[in-house]
Amino acid sequence: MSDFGPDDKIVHGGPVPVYVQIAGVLRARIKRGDWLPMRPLPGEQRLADEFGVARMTARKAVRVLADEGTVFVVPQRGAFVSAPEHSGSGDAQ
Amino acid sequence: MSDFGPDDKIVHGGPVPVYVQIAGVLRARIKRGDWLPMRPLPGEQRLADEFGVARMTARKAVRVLADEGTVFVVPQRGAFVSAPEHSGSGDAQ
DNA sequence: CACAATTTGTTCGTATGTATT
DNA sequence: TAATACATACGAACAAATTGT
Repeated sequence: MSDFGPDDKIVHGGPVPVYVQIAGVLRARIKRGDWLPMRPLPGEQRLADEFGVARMTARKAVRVLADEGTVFVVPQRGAFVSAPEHSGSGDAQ
Repeated sequence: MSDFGPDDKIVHGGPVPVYVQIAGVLRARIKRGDWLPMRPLPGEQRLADEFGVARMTARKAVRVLADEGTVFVVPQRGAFVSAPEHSGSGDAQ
């Protein structure tokens, strides 16, 4: 259970690489608040199982999020949701 | 850094295949003693990153060295520099 | 201290599809 | 047609560190 939404289907062989699609799903989940900041995402193997892909493909998806700063990876610990941005522009209190 | 020397530029689209060029660079490095016998070379992906090529291209370069006996590959471990030849008859060059 | 489970890191092996030469 | 080269994707295996029992 608690797979992922019906709109989170992963399409193989399409124009968008699987690992990019998975990164998108995870990004949306994070924004939705599925994992609070400083909380670890499921491990690479668990993500692989959930999405029905190889571990290295799930790993690549996590790396996309890490490269864009959405998460940070701690070896032997997991991938953690980064602290929220300071709300870019002005101070807005 | 510690890329490769200034004479180790890889030329794409030239008469010499990229994987052959890379094999040549690695061969020279081995003779230079960059990796001692029984020591592993960088992995295929690391070589690919260093030379700016796809992993399969770096892999093909390593295979050239393996086919000529310069290195031997151990699955899931790496490519190792072969023990030096007994220098033919036994005396110095 | 020992042991198992979990998790990231890294490696080679293989296959497919696409594009270029 | 064939060789080259890249990107993607899966598989298998081992290492090292952490965590829990």
